[in-house]
Amino acid sequence: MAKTTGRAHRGGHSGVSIEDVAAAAGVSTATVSRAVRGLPRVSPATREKILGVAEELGYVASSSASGLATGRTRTIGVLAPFVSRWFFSKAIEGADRELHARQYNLSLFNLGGHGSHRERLFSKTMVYKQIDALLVLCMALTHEEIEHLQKIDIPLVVVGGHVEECPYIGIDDYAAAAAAVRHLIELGHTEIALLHGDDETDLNFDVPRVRIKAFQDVMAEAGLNVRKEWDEWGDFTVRSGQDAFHRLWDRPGPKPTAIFCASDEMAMGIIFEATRAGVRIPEDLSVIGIDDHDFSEAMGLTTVRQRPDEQAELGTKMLLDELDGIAGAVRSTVAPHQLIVRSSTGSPGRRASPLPPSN
Amino acid sequence: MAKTTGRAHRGGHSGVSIEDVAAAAGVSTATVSRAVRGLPRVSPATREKILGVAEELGYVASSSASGLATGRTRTIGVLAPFVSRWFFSKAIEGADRELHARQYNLSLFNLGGHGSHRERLFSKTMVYKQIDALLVLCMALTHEEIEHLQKIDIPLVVVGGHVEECPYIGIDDYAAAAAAVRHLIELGHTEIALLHGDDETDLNFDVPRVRIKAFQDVMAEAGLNVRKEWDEWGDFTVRSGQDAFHRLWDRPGPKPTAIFCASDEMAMGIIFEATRAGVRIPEDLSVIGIDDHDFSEAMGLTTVRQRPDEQAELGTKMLLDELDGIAGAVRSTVAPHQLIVRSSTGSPGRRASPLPPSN
DNA sequence: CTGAAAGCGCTAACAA
DNA sequence: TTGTTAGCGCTTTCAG
Repeated sequence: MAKTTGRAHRGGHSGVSIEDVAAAAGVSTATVSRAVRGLPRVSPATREKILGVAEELGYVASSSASGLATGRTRTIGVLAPFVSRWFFSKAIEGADRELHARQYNLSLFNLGGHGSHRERLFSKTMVYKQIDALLVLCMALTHEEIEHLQKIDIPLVVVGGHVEECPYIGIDDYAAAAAAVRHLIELGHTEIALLHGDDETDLNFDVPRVRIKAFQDVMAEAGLNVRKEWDEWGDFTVRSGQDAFHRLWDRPGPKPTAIFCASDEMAMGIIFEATRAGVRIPEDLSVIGIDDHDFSEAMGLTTVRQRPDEQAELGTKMLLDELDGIAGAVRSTVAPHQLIVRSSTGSPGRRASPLPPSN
Repeated sequence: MAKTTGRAHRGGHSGVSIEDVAAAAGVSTATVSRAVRGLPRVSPATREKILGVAEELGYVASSSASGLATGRTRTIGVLAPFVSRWFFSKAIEGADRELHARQYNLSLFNLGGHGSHRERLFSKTMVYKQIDALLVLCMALTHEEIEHLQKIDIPLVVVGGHVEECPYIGIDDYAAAAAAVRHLIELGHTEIALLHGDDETDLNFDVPRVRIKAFQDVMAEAGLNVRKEWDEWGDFTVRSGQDAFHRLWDRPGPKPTAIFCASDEMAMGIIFEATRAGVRIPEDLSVIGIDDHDFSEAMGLTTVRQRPDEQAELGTKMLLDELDGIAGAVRSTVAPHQLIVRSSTGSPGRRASPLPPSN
């Protein structure tokens, strides 16, 4: 241990300090510092010796101390509204990959589910001075929050949704939604319902809006009628898809032959309830989603794939590059999407068949 | 800003320091420190004044500095093998709830998917001196890793699985599995297959083993025959459930009337493929899982519920209590489980009916 | 109740 | 190539 006196009264954290290593190796702390960080200006012999001693003593630099000295924490923050929903957990994994590879730590800030909407406003305190950069995952943010973020003046990027004035990475939501709707139309559907995501008014988040717009535009383009009664909404969960199905079906009047869902989870909700109600997929109802959730392949759900993990990985890379001094590394980028046709969509033709094929 | 000279050359992090606040409030840094942390020995008047100034200046204490001074980071680490699987993402959410409530940060260490098995061995470096305590999520750990962890001499608890010599929180896996199998037996099933989890030999992780043992014991107890060909395994994913179904069905010989799956995701895989193959659930095949995954209710999957979020929340609370000086706060605890009967299980009776009811 | 001052462990000029 | 030395910003005795 070091020689100072003031140590004993502190919180008993054991731990070998750089001084211990320096002493044991017969060099100065400065040299140890260079050696362990792999910096130049250390002779091979000295370096080897120091590394040996460090290893032996089990030395690990204190992140607080080096953080204080350098002004960097080597930690990046990830802000998410949920962690257990598909998009977010995948994105976190992606961010982690890049972070791990570059020896950074990941600090997770989960804004969802904590108290009131008001209180969730991340007290600057939360992230301030604790992270070197921030990755925001597809959050609906208030203007106030955006301002806060920008004041914190650290590299920042948002993944999975536009937030005004912030660089973002995500798919072209308009094009993705349009591709889904076109697929349905090409199959011959004309009676198409829409299950869109929450609007979250006043929360600066336009992913739902953009997808709705795409739906309307493509329908109009094709000269198809958009029925108001078939305009349903959900919150991206399976549950909300189930509820939407019932609102659609437990009501008199004609039924759509296809439904475009703004997320796979909602599409699954539709499929579960449809099946339960004896509505066959895709004979009676074609269902398409967006995402390509882990379960979608198993369920045969046709969808427009996106890769949140890759989006987050890229965003993280940009952040880290920026921190490495590459100015302009962080820039808005459009991520790819791809239509994946499976068995939940088909032509509306067989619909009226009185008896199902022996299936 | 402060007055020192050595500042300019550092990494341009702006930021108001405690000295700035002290100066602006006309008090010493010691007093500011007490005031902002809500410690006693500050007159109400002074405190108010300081808080006002701090607010105005946007002061936030540097975590590195206070970490260095106190030896605490106010961060706890969460070690997980995956983040996007149900159990883990739920557990992370649970841990976060408690952490957030107590003003701690959550540092996520994702061991899965990173390079080779060897390399994944968490270099002590990774967590050492960066966190005050560690929550390990249901990890299969090598002996070496366990040793490492114990050397790091910080509060530690594992959630969701036994790890020898470590305090753990989780359901009684034996009882939970037994409850599932008994449910099947009570329904009248005698031909029961098992889809268990990976063994991960040599990784100190016995959840799969325990569940297998329970299955065998209960079957024996009931005088039922356990067929070797009906002993399947998977890795807890939907995909592996699908594969298992095919191994079971694409083979000549009698078929089971029920299957006990060690996880809901695997059970879902079975259901998806069974449905696709025309095997009706539960008329032809009853399926039961363990977990109560988010999708289980929607799918009508009978299961034994557990709440990873609550387990992790409790584990985190113990860790934090321990850090608060409550010695012995961390102790192994059995979490509750509960059989949830839905529509994927039923009596094997109708099995031989030549024609399905108009369903 | 308040302030002075000595560190916490590490880094980064600057000298040597 | 290596060491000296001044901090980084905050906490915590200890005195007053």
